[in-house]
Amino acid sequence: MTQPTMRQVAERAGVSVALVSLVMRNAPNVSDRRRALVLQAADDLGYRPNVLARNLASRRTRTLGIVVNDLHNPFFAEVVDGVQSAVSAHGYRMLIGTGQHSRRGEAAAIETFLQFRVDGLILAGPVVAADAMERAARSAPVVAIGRTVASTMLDTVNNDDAIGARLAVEHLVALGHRRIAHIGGGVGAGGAARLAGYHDAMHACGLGDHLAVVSGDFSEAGGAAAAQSLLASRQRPTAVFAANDLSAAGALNHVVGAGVRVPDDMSFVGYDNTGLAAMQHMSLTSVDQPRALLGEIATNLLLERLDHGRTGAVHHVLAPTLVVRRSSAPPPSS
Amino acid sequence: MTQPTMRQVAERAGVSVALVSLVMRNAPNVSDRRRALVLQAADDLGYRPNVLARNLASRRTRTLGIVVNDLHNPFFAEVVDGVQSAVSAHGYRMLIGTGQHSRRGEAAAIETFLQFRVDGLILAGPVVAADAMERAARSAPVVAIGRTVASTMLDTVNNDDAIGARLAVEHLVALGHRRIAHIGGGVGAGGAARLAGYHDAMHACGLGDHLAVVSGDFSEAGGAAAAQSLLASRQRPTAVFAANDLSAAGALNHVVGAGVRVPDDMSFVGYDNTGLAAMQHMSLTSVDQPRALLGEIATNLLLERLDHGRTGAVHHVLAPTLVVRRSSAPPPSS
DNA sequence: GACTGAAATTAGAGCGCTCTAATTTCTGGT
DNA sequence: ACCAGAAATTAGAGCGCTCTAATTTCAGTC
Repeated sequence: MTQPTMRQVAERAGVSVALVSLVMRNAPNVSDRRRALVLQAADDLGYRPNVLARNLASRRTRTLGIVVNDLHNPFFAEVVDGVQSAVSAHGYRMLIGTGQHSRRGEAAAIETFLQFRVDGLILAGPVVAADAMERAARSAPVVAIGRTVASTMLDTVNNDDAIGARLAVEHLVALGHRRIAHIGGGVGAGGAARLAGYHDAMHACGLGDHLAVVSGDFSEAGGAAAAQSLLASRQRPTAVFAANDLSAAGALNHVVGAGVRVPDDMSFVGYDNTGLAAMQHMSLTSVDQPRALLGEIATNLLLERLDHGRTGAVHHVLAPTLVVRRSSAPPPSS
Repeated sequence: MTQPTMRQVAERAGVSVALVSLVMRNAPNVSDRRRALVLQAADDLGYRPNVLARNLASRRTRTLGIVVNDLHNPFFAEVVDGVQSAVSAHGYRMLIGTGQHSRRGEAAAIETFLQFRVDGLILAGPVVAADAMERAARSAPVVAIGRTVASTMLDTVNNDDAIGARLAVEHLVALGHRRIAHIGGGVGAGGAARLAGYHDAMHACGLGDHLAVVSGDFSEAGGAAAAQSLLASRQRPTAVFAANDLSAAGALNHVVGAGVRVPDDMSFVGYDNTGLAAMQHMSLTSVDQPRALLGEIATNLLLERLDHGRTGAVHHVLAPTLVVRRSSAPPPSS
């Protein structure tokens, strides 16, 4: 189980350790003859460079860490796709960590990455406290996706949640809805902003009296629970705008299970426009954010700092759009 | 951006580096006074142990890597949940890598983990060649989930795909179906075994003349494409057994979009019983595998080797069950 | 053939930590 | 006060690699 080292490769090839190092790093100024010799020896021995030792000496891992809020949410899989492609286009690699919903778990994932001395860190939909993110940013460049952080230490990439929420509400209002409820996303990324956007949009539409918010947590189960309390309320809403697709799906599932017809009795709008929303059986109207693009931009922000020495903080905001599907329709003509 | 080291902590606490090391490793035989002193100094400095240097010296990272076939497939998220909980119960940590469907990508993810010298490796639904897995197993203990590998070098954890396929086919036959098509999973994990199971079960039911297989790749898109060719076939099947939920969902979506009623015109059975299948709007009959349990068992197999020095290979096989939902019903009475 | 500058190669000092062996400091008997 | 044995602490040698500076080799020129 013990791995061959450079020294053994060097001995076998009859050259110095330094030369092996040069070959392994693909450095110029190595003669073709020696290069071939070394590669052959390395291959014979099944040599594999030790990133740990390498980093210890060079202070670089050429690896980015991405901490994902919830592996069950397809939104993040699509963000990771974007990161992956951007990362490998630049000769870096990516490792994924997850905090399993909890702040503690997320902090642990961040800590693990920092201990592994990744070159940079992407936090996708973080729920961890803002100052924990800033602290991390002192050790390595950090980019947050989907969470606005008023910080000069780290970069952020976001969609404009206020616009997104307004698109959702205005769409439902245009269809004739007035009692539009919101299933919140909680403290984490986007949750607060979408809630605020919902508030503002409702007021702007003169529906300040019809505000109805139940809390959720961006999960399917949270959506289902929220739906339950919505169904139990005196004034049952005719439309629901959920903070993300996953909770919209959970809610939608729940009400359908309770005999409510969608969209005839109740309309639904989600957020993220994940593959989930696009499914025929779900066909969820949803606010679209460019998921892979978010990941790509985040990666490039990191690489700018890493490879080009940028230091000032950058905050990207992308405009969302609305994708209308079959889960939203005019309210029942009561 | 440069991190404090043990030496600085030691200086600040007025003790030796070795003592700091002992404190950091939570070793016994350190006086409370010194321990407090060191912890205080470490805290003041914001010291964070360097896993790389630590491993270089100790040859352990206390980290397991899990390579996941497809981040978009909820099946894997649930497996990861199981790994995560088992891992943290034993003081280890977990990092995730993904090969994005491709063999090359998967091999790269494995390589990254080995270069990082993780203590062990879990391959969830690997598509990579068996000998690549064996080669990896020479560097670190490896467990494969969802793929049978006749190897004495690595452990495997599986559900019994033959039984699973039989459950699916027999369920459909019992409902009265005869033209039961199969959407395959390709070369990767489980694909071949489920296909073989389908074959055998069909023959056992005397339906050897009704075999119909279209290839898929465990993805939604693959399922949709398969459904398309199924709809175009002369003898359209009345039931479809897909190699997993994701491709079942893709197929189901496609046929519904084409005006086919499910289950009235066509029944569907998936595999994995992921959250996807459970959704009301989908309500997919599916073969259940204990997803989180697979991850837990895999982790424990790794830890047995790591912490208790087991060496012989172990191959776990779990029995699947069938969960009947609304996507399957008797065929249309022609 | 001696000399030059460029190209190729190498010695060796670290990177931050662990671990063994050695040393120092405590105990509690006497 | 002295000593043995246990407990606490430390010096120092690596772990496998990179990187600077120094050395050797190689062409090409006169």
